[in-house]
Amino acid sequence: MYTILLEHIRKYVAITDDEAGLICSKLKVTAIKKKAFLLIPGKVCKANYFVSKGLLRLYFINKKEQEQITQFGLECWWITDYDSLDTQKPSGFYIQAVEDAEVIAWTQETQAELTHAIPQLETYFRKILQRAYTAAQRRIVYILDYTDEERYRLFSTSYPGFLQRVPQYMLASYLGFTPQFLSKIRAKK
Amino acid sequence: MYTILLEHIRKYVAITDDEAGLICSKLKVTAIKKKAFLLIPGKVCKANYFVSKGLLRLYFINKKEQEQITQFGLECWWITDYDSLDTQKPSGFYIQAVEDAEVIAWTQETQAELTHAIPQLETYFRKILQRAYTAAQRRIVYILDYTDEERYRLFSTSYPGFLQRVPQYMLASYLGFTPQFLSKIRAKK
DNA sequence: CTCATTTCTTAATCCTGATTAACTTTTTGC
DNA sequence: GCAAAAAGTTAATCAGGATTAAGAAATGAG
Repeated sequence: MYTILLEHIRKYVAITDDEAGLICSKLKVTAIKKKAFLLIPGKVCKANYFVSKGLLRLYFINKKEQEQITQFGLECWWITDYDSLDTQKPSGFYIQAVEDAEVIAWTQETQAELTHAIPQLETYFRKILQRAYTAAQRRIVYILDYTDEERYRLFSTSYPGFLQRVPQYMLASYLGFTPQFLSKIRAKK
Repeated sequence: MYTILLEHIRKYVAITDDEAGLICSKLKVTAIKKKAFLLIPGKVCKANYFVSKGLLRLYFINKKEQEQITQFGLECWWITDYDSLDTQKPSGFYIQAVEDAEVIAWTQETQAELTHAIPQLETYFRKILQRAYTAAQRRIVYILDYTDEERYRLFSTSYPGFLQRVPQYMLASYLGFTPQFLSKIRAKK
C-alpha cells in the first residue's frame, strides 16, 4: 500500500492523481521480518527507506563493542544513512527491523527519475529534511541541557505508547545510558 | 559581495548568469559587529543567514542559567533557528557575532520569490539541509561514543585553526562541558 | 599607560551514571 | 511444554566531569 506515502507527501506539497500514479509505478513495498537487516556495516546504503508499517532502528557498534542506537524509524518516518547514500561509501551502520515491518525503498535512481518529472518532490524532501534537522538539533539541546534521568522521564511521558514497543535496553541505548541505569531509575518511582 | 554565496550555490546546482543576477538583486549584505545579535529569545527568527564573513554562534540559556552553544557559523555556513523560522513562533535562541561579520539574510519571502523563478534553488537547499542533517547525526554519534576529553582532542586536531578564533569557554560550551574541565585536560599534556 | 573587565587556571569535594557480577523473569525455538 | 536464550533487576564499587572558590593572566577602553 502506497497510500500512506502519498498521504504523507500531500501533507507537504500538492500533487495530481497522475503524478501520484507515476510515483506508485516506480516504487515497491518490501516486507522485512523482525531482526532482518536493510543495511549492515561495510555495505553501501542503497536507498532512503520510508517506513509504511512497523518499526526499524539505526545503530552502530561503539568503541565498547555495544550496540548504540541513533534513530528509530516508526510509520511515516524516513530512515537511512544519508552519509553513505550520498557519498556511496560503505556505511558504518545497521538498519534493522525491531518489529515485522514494511518499507518503501527510494533509491537515487528513483530520486532522479521522479524529481525530474515532479519538481514538487524536491520541495517535499527539502521540507522533510528541514524537519529532521530541526529534530536532530532539538535532540542535541536535550542531551546538553538534561541529565539522563530527566531525558528518560521526558521521553516516557512524551511517548508513552512507544515504550510498549521497544525492549528497555534499546530505549536505554537510544537515550545514551546503560540498561542497569534504566532499571534503577524505574525502580525509584 | 555576493560572489561567495553564488559560488557556494554553484557547487551544488547549475545556475545561469541571469539567474545569478536575479538572486543578487533580491539580497543585501548586512554587517554585524562583534557581540551584536541577529536573534534573541522571544523574537521570531526572520531569516536563514548565510555567513559571508566572520563567525557567529547560536546558543541558548540552559537550566543552570549558563550559555549553551549549539552551533557555530563560519564563512559559507547557513545559520538559523529553523524551528522558529518555520513555525513563526518565538525563538529560544540567540544568534550573535563572535567576530565582526557579514551575513546575507534569506527570508521566507526571498525563498518564495526566488525558488519560484529558479527551481534549482529548491535542490540547493535540499542538499544543504541533507549535509547539515548528516553533520548533526555525526555529532550525536560523537557525543554518544566519545568521552568529553576524547571529543576535545578530536576537535582540536581536526580544526586546529578554529581554536585560535574562539575563547576557550565557548569551545567548552559547544562541546558540552565546563571551562574548568577544559583547562584541566589542556594542562594534562 | 592604567584600571576594569574578561578569560583562564588550579584544586578540593561532590554527584551522576558506568562497571561488574550475580540473579530473576520473560520470551523464543523446537 | 520445556530448555535455552534474551531481557530485566539489584547492589557494590568506580570514574569522568561538575561545582565551588580563589587567584592569575590577558584583553580592552579611555
